[in-house]
Amino acid sequence: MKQLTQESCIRQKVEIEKLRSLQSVLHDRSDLEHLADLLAMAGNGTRLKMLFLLVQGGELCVCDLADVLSMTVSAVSHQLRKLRDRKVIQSRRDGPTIYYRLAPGPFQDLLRNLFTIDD
Amino acid sequence: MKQLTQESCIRQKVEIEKLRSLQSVLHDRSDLEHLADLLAMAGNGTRLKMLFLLVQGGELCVCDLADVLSMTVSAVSHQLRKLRDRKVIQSRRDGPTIYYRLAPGPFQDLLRNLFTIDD
DNA sequence: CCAATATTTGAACAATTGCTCAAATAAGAA
DNA sequence: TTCTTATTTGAGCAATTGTTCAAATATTGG
Repeated sequence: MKQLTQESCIRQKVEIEKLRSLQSVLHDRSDLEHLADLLAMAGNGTRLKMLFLLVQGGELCVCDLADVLSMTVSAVSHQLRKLRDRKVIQSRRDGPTIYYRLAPGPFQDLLRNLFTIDD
Repeated sequence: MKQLTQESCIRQKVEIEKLRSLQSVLHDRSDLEHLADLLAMAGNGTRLKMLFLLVQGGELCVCDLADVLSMTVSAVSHQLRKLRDRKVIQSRRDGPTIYYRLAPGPFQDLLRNLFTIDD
């Protein structure tokens, strides 16, 4: 693992030890990048609204979302793809229509909390 | 409030009512944009690591973060500014050194949960 | 005052993002 | 099969983002 090489400011020996320790725990959390990627999905107005609508509406098709959000079907579909790729949502086909819903899991729970407990 | 004008697909009357209702609850949640903006702060690898380090380290100065993350002091400072602007973090000056810490509030709680309960 | 340290700032730039538009794909009905 | 509806896809493009670099600011000590 990468050592503390830079010395951006002057420090006491004790503090350097603390930083080494921090660097170690950070290194053990390689999942943080993935977590950030997931959070970024909710960190966009359009997508957060989509997720909110899926929480409220249960199951919605692309054109439902497009109409409620006053957006292009294409724009919505592009965003749905990102959510689908990261398994944040799931889909079900009914004839020509594809219904989207939140995928079960910890991220869904987080979203529900966000929307109910409020910021 | 904006009515459901677009008709991106063919629907039953009942479904249209459901969508109008959804549009109404969405309209009542104008805070979603702000929430998305906050989540976007955590939705970036560098910033999420910074926040993680502040959770673990308590109080850290710019150069601490820069060294642990192996980043430029300037790059770290730019990111800290975004977090500061949104009141996600607070600062305290000690001589020439400025120490940063998480700001108390629901977002801090969310972060702590994220880091402990995991993905 | 001047010099050193810690941090911020603004311009610049490449990389990424979110949307539009047109074309492609998929399914059902005639 | 062809036509219509629902959705996806890829190229293109403007807007935003994250970083670097150099200069500015702030604080302390001599």
